[in-house]
Amino acid sequence: MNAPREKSQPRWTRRKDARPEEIIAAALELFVERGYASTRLDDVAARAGVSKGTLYLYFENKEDLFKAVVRGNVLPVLQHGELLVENFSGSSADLVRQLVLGWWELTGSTKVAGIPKLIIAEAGNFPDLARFYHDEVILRALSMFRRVLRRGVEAGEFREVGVDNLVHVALAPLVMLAVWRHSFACCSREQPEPENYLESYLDMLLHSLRNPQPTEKKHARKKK
Amino acid sequence: MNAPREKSQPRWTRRKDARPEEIIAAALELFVERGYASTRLDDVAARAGVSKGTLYLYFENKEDLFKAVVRGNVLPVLQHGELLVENFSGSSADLVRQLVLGWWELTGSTKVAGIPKLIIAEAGNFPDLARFYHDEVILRALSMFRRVLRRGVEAGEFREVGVDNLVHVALAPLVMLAVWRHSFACCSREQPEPENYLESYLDMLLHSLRNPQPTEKKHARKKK
Amino acid sequence: MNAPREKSQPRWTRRKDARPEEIIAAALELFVERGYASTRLDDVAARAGVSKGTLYLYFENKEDLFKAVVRGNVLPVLQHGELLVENFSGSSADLVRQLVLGWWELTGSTKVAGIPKLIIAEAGNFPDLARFYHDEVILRALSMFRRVLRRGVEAGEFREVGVDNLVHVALAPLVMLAVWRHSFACCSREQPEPENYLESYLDMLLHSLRNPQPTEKKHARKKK
Amino acid sequence: MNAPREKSQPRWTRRKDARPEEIIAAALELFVERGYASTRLDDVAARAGVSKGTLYLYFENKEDLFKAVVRGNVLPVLQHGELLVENFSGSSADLVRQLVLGWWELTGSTKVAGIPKLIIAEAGNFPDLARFYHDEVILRALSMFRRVLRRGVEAGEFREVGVDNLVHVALAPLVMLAVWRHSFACCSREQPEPENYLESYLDMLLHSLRNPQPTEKKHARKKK
DNA sequence: TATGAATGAGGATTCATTCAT
DNA sequence: TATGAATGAATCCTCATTCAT
Repeated sequence: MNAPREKSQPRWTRRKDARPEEIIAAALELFVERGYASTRLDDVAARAGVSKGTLYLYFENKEDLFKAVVRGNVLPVLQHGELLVENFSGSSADLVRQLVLGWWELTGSTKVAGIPKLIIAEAGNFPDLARFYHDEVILRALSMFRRVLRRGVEAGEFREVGVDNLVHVALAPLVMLAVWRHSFACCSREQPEPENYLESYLDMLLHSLRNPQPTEKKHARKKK
Repeated sequence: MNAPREKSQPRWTRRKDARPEEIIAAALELFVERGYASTRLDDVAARAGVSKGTLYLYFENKEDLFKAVVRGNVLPVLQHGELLVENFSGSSADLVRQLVLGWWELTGSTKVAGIPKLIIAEAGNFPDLARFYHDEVILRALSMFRRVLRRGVEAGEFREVGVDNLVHVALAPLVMLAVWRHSFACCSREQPEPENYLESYLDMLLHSLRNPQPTEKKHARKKK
Repeated sequence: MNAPREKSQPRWTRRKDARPEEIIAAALELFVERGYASTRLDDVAARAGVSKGTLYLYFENKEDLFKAVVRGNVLPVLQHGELLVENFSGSSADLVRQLVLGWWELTGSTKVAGIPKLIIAEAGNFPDLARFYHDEVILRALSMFRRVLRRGVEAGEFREVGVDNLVHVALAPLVMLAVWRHSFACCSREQPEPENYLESYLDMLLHSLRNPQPTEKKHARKKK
Repeated sequence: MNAPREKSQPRWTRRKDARPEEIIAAALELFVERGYASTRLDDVAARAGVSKGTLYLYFENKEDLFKAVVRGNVLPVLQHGELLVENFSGSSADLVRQLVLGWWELTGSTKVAGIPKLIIAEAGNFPDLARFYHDEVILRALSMFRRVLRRGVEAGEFREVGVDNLVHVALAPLVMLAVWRHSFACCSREQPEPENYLESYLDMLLHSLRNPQPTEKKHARKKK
């Protein structure tokens, strides 16, 4: 599949720019599969196709690599969502749907979806990473979702709910879906397919939000 | 041969049968706080007030102790719920409420609530433990909750929903609550109090289940 | 030579009290032979007849062991000298002679004599150890020697000399003797035997101290 | 392809012949500061302003560089002394004085004075270097000093002493002065200034050598 | 000639497990 | 049964050395 190497393939080639990403990718896979402590740097190096020492050219130590894995794989997902929220002009229910389904489409099949599991498992051991994740990911995600819910409420599309508390509840099933895939994936045959799970989730959430008297409030009818 | 014991040895002196329980209790705390790999048996022994060697009198090895911790702290919770479901005679909404609030009251402030976090983190490394937990805890919990939802639907109290998929979604926020407390507890000041979270959760769930035409009678149509 | 072991000799025996000393002795030998960095803890353990892990039962790490080696082998030598000075009643020249020859007899054939070499080599890398050695060994030795010289001067046995500066000079050849033995021992065939070296040293020192007009009486003039 | 160089590139640009010298100078500093093992070639390269690979263009390996450092910084000092001895026409006491003070003036403030410390520390690990240093430096220095002492004795200026043994003793304080500066420099505030130390040294040495009956022997009165 | 990315052997350290007491 | 000293395999990390560029 690769371009065929020259006859005398060198022991190694220099690819300074590519290496960090490759290492992070390899580390992500292994951290997600085995957890932080059970992941040997030897294995990370092997999977990245480099030697053990090379890791230390780009990362100070195991912890530093771990943090790089988290930091490097976490923001893109959010940005995608925030962009969508910013520019969406349909109904809020549709926005929720697209947000949720798009998120899963983007990361569901990826190891990136295993990061929440990692964070949950290691938050206690890496307090500053926990704080980073909490502030830069969780709070932002909550904030984004909160805005979406408010949008629906203000438009009279959703009933009046305590948005601040609800967002936590509403996001939980999504996090769990990601977590689940990377812990019980093996032995859960009973688990519904993610698509069904998400459908059920959206059904539940939107039902619970539906305004029984959708008196058009405000001027906020950005109907498509 | 031994030094003669005091004549009136207190009846409640540490019975030798209590040892395993004490060890398990100590191990539970540490596993939940630090995770499996970061927990040293030295520390478990110290917290249990025994010597390191003693652990091996009761447990084959660290993994065995880990499994004992999980197995020993997981069934009581379920049984409580199942008993409640079996004997409840009020409305299904009330049953849901009591189930959820009772569960949290029972375990919320306990380290037991940290077990899901542990399982999530280590499922990949201990497949048989994962299977045990999945079969004996998750499936039973799902089954129990499913029965409750069916009860409501059949009574016409809840609308017709795809119960089999919904239970997964419906349980997720509860698991997340338990998980959260033992990972981001430290740095989340924004997190709502569990009571508010659960209230919001019940509000959402029950709203989404409410039957808009609750005229139907009991023992009614199990429509496909 | 040892007591014959039982037929089935145990893999190890427990000798908590003896171990630290044995380890320090083994470490002293190797540190002196090879220097700090070139000494592998594996080798220390092997020479002490214990396993690698055992070292860490008694010492925090390599540096800690190093410091223990220095601290544990340094004070006895001084104490011996100080005791002698305190109680000596002969001429000051004889005191100097006994001090010097006794010191060498005590430590000359020992690895302890290699400690100055170690300290000299590693002072820069272990500043706190250097300070300890400086304060607790060097300053005390200087102080002791200074007292001896003053004793001779005040008795009119030695000429008036700038004692404070002289002690440094006077001790140097002794330190060098110890250092030499553990660096150029191998290749120096030309080196005089320690006995001859010390004889020459004493001859030089005492000659240079001899008072040309030794008529003065005791408890005499502390001329400025 | 490169940016065009300035038209008049300075003639005294770093000649390639200078490279080894610069590397040796950088290595000398670091070896003296930290010792052989604790000196990283990375740091040597950095201080020399070259890349790590460049070291290997000029030196086979770390050991080779170490030897070059020693060999390259050791002979000049001797030669200066030998020249002085050869041509000196004053009294032997003056010769001793000039030799000693000149030596310190020449190297005292230099890292070169740290080489004895290095050799002492590493002699055991580099036997051939030790032999080289012993034969080419120590023996030569002893020989030179021995000639000076003989000169004084033969001239009747110094008393009859066992010169062969004395030289070792007599050189020791000088070596120690050099060694000291590069180990306890930091924490020795009590240490006398080198000038005072040397004055005291010369006072002691020359006092001990003074001939009480300076019967002019031989024809050897090269008085100034 | 010069560079510095890549290598990998080597060593310090940890900790689950064993076993003499 | 209980102890905790002793073990040694496992793993992180360093740094001298190599080599593609």
